[in-house]
Amino acid sequence: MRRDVFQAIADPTRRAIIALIALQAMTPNAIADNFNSTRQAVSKHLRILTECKLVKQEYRGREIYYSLEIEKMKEVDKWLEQYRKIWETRFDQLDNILTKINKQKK
Amino acid sequence: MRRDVFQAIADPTRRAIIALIALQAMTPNAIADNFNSTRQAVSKHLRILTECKLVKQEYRGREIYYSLEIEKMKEVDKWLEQYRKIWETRFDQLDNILTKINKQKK
DNA sequence: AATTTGGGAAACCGAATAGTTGCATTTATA
DNA sequence: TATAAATGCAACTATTCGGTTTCCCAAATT
Repeated sequence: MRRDVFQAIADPTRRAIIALIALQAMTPNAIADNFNSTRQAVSKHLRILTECKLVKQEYRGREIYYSLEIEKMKEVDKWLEQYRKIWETRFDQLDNILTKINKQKK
Repeated sequence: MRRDVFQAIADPTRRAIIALIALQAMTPNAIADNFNSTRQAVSKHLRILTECKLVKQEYRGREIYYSLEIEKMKEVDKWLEQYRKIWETRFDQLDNILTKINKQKK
């Protein structure tokens, strides 16, 4: 089964879960309270997030606290890096053109 | 049908297509040459990428040149922004701790 | 000890996904 | 003008996905 960060963040519910637990660790029940779907559905999402290492668990008694594994998010950032280079270059080019136009006006 | 950037980049083939056409515009046939699947399969991916505005088309005779709509990629960057803040903060905190330790040594 | 609570796992279901083959359409070429 | 090439679209298929319901187990509470 393919299980990478990109597939994990494709689902809007999972992105919402990520946003929730980014601030503080939460139990599945607490997370599920924020959604209309069942706890089991949330549990499934958590499993997917755990499998691709986007989330880590901390056992405390019978409760499990889930929190974001921020390091894994950098993978998306790393992938984006190559495209960021492109749009920055293009912005620079546009900037150069605008500078030239301004100089001509003066 | 849900059709956003996150769903678009979830598929590895689509990410490969994006990487290909980021450098220069390409026709479906030329793109398909780089994959094992059929031209039609690639065409479907291109349709999805077009629908979510990640890709733009340029008609030239009977050929269609596809190229990356780099602006749309910024949406992912924007989403990532909030998490970048988190990992930069954590890095700063770690940095502060290391600085303190170094000062204590001296 | 009996009951409640927190959470995972399995079985099932409908919809979406990614691929295929086949066909239609438009443009270029012989 | 007949044919080849470039492409999109539709129908079909197997698999995955996201959700539900049901059930089980371990930890807490009474």
